[in-house]
Amino acid sequence: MTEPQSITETEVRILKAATEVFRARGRDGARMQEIADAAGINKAMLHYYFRSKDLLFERIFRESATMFFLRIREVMGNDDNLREKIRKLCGAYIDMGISEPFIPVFIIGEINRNPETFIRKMFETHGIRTEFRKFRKAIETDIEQGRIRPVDPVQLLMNMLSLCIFPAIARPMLQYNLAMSDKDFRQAMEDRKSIVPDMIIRSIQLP
Amino acid sequence: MTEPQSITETEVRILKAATEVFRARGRDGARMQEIADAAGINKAMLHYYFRSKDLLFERIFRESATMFFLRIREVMGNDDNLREKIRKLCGAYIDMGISEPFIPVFIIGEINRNPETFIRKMFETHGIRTEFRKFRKAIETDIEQGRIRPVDPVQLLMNMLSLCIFPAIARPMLQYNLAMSDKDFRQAMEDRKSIVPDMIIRSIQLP
DNA sequence: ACCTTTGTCAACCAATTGGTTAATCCATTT
DNA sequence: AAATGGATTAACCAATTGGTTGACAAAGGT
Repeated sequence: MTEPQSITETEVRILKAATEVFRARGRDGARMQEIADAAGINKAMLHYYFRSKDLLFERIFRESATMFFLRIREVMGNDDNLREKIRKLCGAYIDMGISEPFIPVFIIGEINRNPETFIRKMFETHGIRTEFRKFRKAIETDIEQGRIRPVDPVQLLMNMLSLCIFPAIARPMLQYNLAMSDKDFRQAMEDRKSIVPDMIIRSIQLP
Repeated sequence: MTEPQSITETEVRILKAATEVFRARGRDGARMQEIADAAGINKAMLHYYFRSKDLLFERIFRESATMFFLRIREVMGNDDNLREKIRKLCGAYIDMGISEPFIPVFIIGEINRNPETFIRKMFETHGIRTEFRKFRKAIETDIEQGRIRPVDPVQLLMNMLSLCIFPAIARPMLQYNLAMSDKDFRQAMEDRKSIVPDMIIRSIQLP
């Protein structure tokens, strides 16, 4: 039962700066001095408020993961039908890829460098598994009632996440190899907001 | 015209160890001492053969990128029809995600932390753009001849790469949140080798 | 007015890290 | 066998980096 304990202005500035630096440089690439500079305060303050680099990183990662998964909970919260849920989920993740691409890059990047236990600890707090299970259940129900084709729910979820998130994290590679300008890429992402859900829905449509 | 210049056994051991360590820890997380230990040689040898950490990293990244993109060239090389090309490309990338998942994780991870110029330099040497352009051309030809629906080639390529590569780099997240065992995941990837091309082909099939 | 607490900083410290050096080993050449 | 030159190593170095300390200022509390 830790109290809310009002956050000081300095604390906010540190968190903001740390988010920026960690997302841009990664856990190992980030420097405490750079975070302090970005926050406009002395390096000792970082330790005063957050004790160590590891703890500060953990905090930032946790908050980023929350933002990353928040979308799922929002979409799963209301009781749209499956098709509507799919459209909303795709829209939410593609939008994130456009407006805050650093979040998925950061999460996916760090996940692959940290030990299993760390990852587990991070995800456990979010109850994301429950959310995934709900979505799965919704798919299974629609299958049982013959509203969609009998597809594997896990594969369907993988397809959705892949199509929505990958372009954002592979952007530099895609943009260069497909010779796209920033504007081109942005437009392509906009287009995907209808292309992706259409494709997903077509893949589960009854013949 | 650099000569082949026979590579010594030590050089090979260094490259092997460096590949392992850089892929596992990333550019910043990797330690020269760890690479030397993994190669079973003195740290000074690393500098003797490769001068600096940056140069060694560049070498490893370049080789990894070559492996990553080699598949495209192989598939584009022969003159299968579009459908066959799609099946082969998907198979190749999903296989890579199964047997050498560190490659895509490494490439995608580092791409997002390094300056544009560095990336450009890396990709330029591969002539990958040409390969992409070929694939694009093949799609456009099929569209003109009315064999497939008039889809956006860029979107089609993005879809393929997303569906094939994303699961491999998001594996820890997917596996945990979807409560899959290692065996489950492996099986799911096997299944995708037919699911993904089917889905792609259905998305371009004439009505 | 005086003491305590909290926040802030410049200077400092110990450990790590990429990189160097000078000596040594060893195979080949002369 | 002496000389040569590349390969290899232990020891070393300078810079960086996460973290600490002690002084000090501001703000209440008494």
